[in-house]
Amino acid sequence: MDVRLLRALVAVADCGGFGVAAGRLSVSQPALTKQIQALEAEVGGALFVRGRQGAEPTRLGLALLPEARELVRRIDLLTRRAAQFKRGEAGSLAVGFGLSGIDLAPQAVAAFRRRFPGVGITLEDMSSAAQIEGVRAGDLDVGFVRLPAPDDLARLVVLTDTLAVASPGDQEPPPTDAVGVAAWLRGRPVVRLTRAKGPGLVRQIELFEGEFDARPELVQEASDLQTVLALVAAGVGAALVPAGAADIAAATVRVTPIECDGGRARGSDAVSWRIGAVWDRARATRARDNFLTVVRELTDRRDADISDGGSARPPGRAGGPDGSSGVR
Amino acid sequence: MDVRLLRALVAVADCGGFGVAAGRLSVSQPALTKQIQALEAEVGGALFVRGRQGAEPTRLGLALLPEARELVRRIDLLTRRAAQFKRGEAGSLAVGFGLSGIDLAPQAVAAFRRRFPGVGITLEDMSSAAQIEGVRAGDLDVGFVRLPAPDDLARLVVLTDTLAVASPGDQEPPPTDAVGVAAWLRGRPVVRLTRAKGPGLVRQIELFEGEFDARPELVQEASDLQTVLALVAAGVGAALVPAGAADIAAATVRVTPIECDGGRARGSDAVSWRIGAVWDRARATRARDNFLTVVRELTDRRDADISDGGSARPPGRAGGPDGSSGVR
DNA sequence: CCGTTTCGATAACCCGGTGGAATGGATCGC
DNA sequence: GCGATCCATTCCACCGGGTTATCGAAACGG
Repeated sequence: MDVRLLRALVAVADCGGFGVAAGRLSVSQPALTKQIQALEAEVGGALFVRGRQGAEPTRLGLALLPEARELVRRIDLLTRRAAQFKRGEAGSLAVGFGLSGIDLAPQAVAAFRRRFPGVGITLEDMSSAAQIEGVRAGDLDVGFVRLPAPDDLARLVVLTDTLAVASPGDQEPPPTDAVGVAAWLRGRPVVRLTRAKGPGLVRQIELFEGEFDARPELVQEASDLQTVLALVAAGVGAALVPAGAADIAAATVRVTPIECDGGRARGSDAVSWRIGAVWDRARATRARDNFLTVVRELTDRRDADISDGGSARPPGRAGGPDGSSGVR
Repeated sequence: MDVRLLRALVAVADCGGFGVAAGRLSVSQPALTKQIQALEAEVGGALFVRGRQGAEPTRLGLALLPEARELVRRIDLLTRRAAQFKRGEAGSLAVGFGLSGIDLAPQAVAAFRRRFPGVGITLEDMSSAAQIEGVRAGDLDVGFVRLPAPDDLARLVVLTDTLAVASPGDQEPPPTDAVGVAAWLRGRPVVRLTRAKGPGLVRQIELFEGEFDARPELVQEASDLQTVLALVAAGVGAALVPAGAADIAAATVRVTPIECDGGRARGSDAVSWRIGAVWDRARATRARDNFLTVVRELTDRRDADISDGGSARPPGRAGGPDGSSGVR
């Protein structure tokens, strides 16, 4: 039982004759004759009565037609779907993000969904290490991780993230330069993410604190960034968070990015770090390529916006010219 | 999009590896590899991750699997159905019958349905001429008609039908010999089928009346045999009907076959005629062959019964040794 | 009544796809 | 480190299917 034969059956039935049907199928008439004959041999009876005016289906042919049509329809559907997969317009995409991609990943996903509504996309919150693991295992198509990433994964630098001070909005704002922030923090109660949840961020904070000799008093740990910010809002203490946290912070929390001066200042590595999208180049997927294109456009557009703002600062999300995203 | 590739997808997914899947599909492993590669080229992405322990589907593969399974299942179903068609175990059969097959056709259909429950069978009541037309046009697979039939149709003599007298059961029974019946009918009120409905039967009746000089008084015509018998029951008059009408007559109607003595008596052509199953040998159908086989067995069995009864009379339905089906 | 036309069927041929055997290459277990 | 066990690659032979050319039959039209 070959689908080609079913197509022949449907075509001849629809066109009412072998000649036109052959044209519709883009084959020669003898070929079509042979196809119908083959099908007739398979069912053991005539499918059409060949008359002067073309051919019309016998009862046997009529009995097979509905199922044949249905099958052909489904095959065509699946073929189209395969083509969509190939063009990246269908399928599924698993994107990981963590504290690093906390504001960009959802934007990218939203933009991607608008452009490719056929692709089911899942967004998973996980640490950079877990994302790299996931990308390697094939569970994730793309991850947004703190760079550097392992060399075996392809990467695209998406933005430069910086540390920021989260402090209650009703208090005096902290300084914006690294040295000032360190001094401001010294002895001050702070809240922090657990190392288990954000190993990269914790390491970054420790790096900053070591480099600038800030020695805050750690009064509370929390297992996610939202909670950290909530604790800050509650006045438990300040916190060092990624600047992107401004997007998810309550209005009563001030998020003040620390100036890093484009990485030229002393210890700027301790203040800012680069975030990249990573993926396994061995697992090529058009849907993923499309997603990466969207991400690229998104970062390019943002960079252009920043340039339009007149500031010469390098790509990064760190707010407007005043360097502070302030209280929202 | 080829079903063969979908089969490969399903097989590899089910077997968890190329080697065993190739065995299940009865192809070599390289062939299967190429099939999967072809499918992967079509969807533009890997369908399986080939590991040390066989292969397991990627998300893309998993996305395609359900539809692939469904399609393969339907194809197999249709293939099996085609095989059933070929064996005559599925399909549809249109059987025509008229006054001639009034008792045999339903029996044959019932027996056939028992043997081949997969075949949808339709039984249509129509005149011999209409049946021959239908068989020629392909609307009917088999017809039960009064012989002779046109030479271009195949035929199988099924039984010999005879004229019978239908008379009210509460009256004196008519004679059973042709001459006696003719005398009995002379001047007697009779009911008859319209010529339009049963042209063959009417011709037969006229032949009988002419041959034996019966000149009954036609008091009423009716458009079907049931009505004729009902009118007889109501005492409107007698009627000449096929002997098979005994099977459909009410208990208050006596149906007395006219003796024909195996066709040796004078004018036996006027009393009895042969009924045959006819079909178009150009339209071969296994279902029809099966039906004809059932019909043949049925007639053989009935003939054997009659022989067992000790009578040497030729094949025919005409009752037992007493030659009368009498009042039921 | 005979050509003409228009169907589908048949015959002969040819190409490309498809499968098979042998081999290679990678990875894991002992 | 060697063998075992997967899958991938290569090469080749075959056949299934398509095409072109032609035929046969049936319905017109002149």
